[in-house]
Amino acid sequence: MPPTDSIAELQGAVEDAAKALRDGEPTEPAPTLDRPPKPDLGDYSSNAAMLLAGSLGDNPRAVAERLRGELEGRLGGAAGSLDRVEVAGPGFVNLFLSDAWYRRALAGLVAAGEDLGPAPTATPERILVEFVSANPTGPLHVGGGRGAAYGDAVVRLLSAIGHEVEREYYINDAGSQVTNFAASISARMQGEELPENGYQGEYVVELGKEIAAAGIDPGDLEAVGDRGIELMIGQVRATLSRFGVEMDTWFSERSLVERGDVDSSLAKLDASGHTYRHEGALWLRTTEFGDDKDRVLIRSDGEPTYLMPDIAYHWDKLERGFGRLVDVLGADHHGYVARLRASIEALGADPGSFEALIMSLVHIVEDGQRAQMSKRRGDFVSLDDLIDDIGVDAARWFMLWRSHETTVDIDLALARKQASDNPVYYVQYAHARIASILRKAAEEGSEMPESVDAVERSEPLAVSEKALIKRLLEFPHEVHEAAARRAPHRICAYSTAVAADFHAFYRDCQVVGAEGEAVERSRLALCLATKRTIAGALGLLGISAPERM
RNA sequence: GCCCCCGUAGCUCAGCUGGAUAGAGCGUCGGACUUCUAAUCCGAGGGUCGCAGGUUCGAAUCCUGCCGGGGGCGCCA
Repeated sequence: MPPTDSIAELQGAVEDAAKALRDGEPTEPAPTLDRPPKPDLGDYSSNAAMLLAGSLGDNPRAVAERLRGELEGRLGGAAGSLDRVEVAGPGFVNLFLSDAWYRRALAGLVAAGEDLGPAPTATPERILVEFVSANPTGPLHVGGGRGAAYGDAVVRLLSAIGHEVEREYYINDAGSQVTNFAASISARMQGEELPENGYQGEYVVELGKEIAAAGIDPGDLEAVGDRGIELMIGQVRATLSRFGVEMDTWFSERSLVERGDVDSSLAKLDASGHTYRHEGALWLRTTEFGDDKDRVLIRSDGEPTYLMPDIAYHWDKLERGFGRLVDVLGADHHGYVARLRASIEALGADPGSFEALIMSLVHIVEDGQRAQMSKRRGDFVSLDDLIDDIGVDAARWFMLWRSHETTVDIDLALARKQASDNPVYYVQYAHARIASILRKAAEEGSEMPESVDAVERSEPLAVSEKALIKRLLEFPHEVHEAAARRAPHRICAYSTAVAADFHAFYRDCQVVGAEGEAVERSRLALCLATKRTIAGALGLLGISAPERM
């Protein structure tokens, strides 16, 4: 029995009960099945009566009373799921479930094995998530790291609900910043002054040494630039790999230009009639598609703007068969979204297939001061430094535990000093604690309950056992919501809640050596299901679930 | 001026496709280790959900206006 069936049984009963009151017509919107704010208000509660009151022309509490009768018939009696139904507040229908229901739910959880996530979506899509895509002119900094952690988690979430998802990094290896980068390296190699707006970081000096050692002439700017980009991409790749992020594709902007894709996209736009010449430049009439002003595609000096290859790039993504394009962009690029979407529409594609997720800033705080993060000035905190400092798990957690649209501060001193109070350790500790219990059980000769019989245990369940079972049952829904809303931070919150419920259960309930063999077996089963859920949740975040701490 | 994000406990933030007495972590204060990991747990204190209207059985949540903070508004990328 899949773990969600216990919830589906209740949801179905509520919907059927509501339908019965409306001569078989379903309620729109569907009634909720929520966790009430306080435990003494029952295990689950529904707003069905409030939704129905209007169309039935009756007051919500009276409707709730009728629903109560329907629900008792469906879930009570022989079904044995129900202790009682209460009507409370403005007309909430509160379900108080029997121990039998909880035992069945637990049996379902354990029987599901590792597969505790949501059922695959009925409408799977091929999705390309482009993220990080930092200019290859310097090491990855913490802002890029947040994009990496977020984009990677979004991919994991979308995959978890059954989409076919790929990770891609767009390498800006064409255009003026590459020229500037080459000039900066070259200047360092020759001990000259950096060009105006040159890249000032110490890493540029290091790159220069490496490039010189490879026998490249500092005067050959093209060769210097090529090698510099290559070395930087190698570094970025290594950093991401260390961070647990593996891209499926590294897509070169230059390759687009060389293949002629930029020219063909331009021709396509021209043919569509959405372009025009003005003051020597070629413009795209993006205002026809919701942008606030038209945009230049080709400057009056004949050079394409940044937008042009990007249009070609997104067109290429669509041509590769992706039905949905997700771009994870830095906050400084959000003004760019409207014109890109407009451009995609101008090409005749569905603008709804393009989705931009805007990342807010991440600040590294040290000694109460925010570190600067300008690549040009070179005084930024690199992702590597952060990982060295607080580790991959903590770094990923702190980048993910807040909504991506909220600025995040990571106080290094605090993260170092309070490592033991860190929320990520709190969750990991619960996992390790369970592992320890299971080891202990094995030592005592207890068998791992890969399945439990729902009727085996006659002893009542403790309040904290029920709370934990109920929490585990929420997992599929939480994953689904987090994926749909592109909100991995919900998984952080959920993991914390699972850990808290587990710790409470641990406090109240002896597992190994519990009174009664059936009790011990069911509690071991609950530990197993909890361990799998925590590992699954952390896995969605790219965070490890240790066996020992 | 226009666009985007934010404004919720002392601090950092969840909750925002409407539900009951608004939550968590940190910090403060007070308790709990002869028991499967005390990296834990229990308790206390802490709130005009920026302000004002509106929508309705019901608003932190939706709508309008205003105030405050951040970011973006280039023939740069």
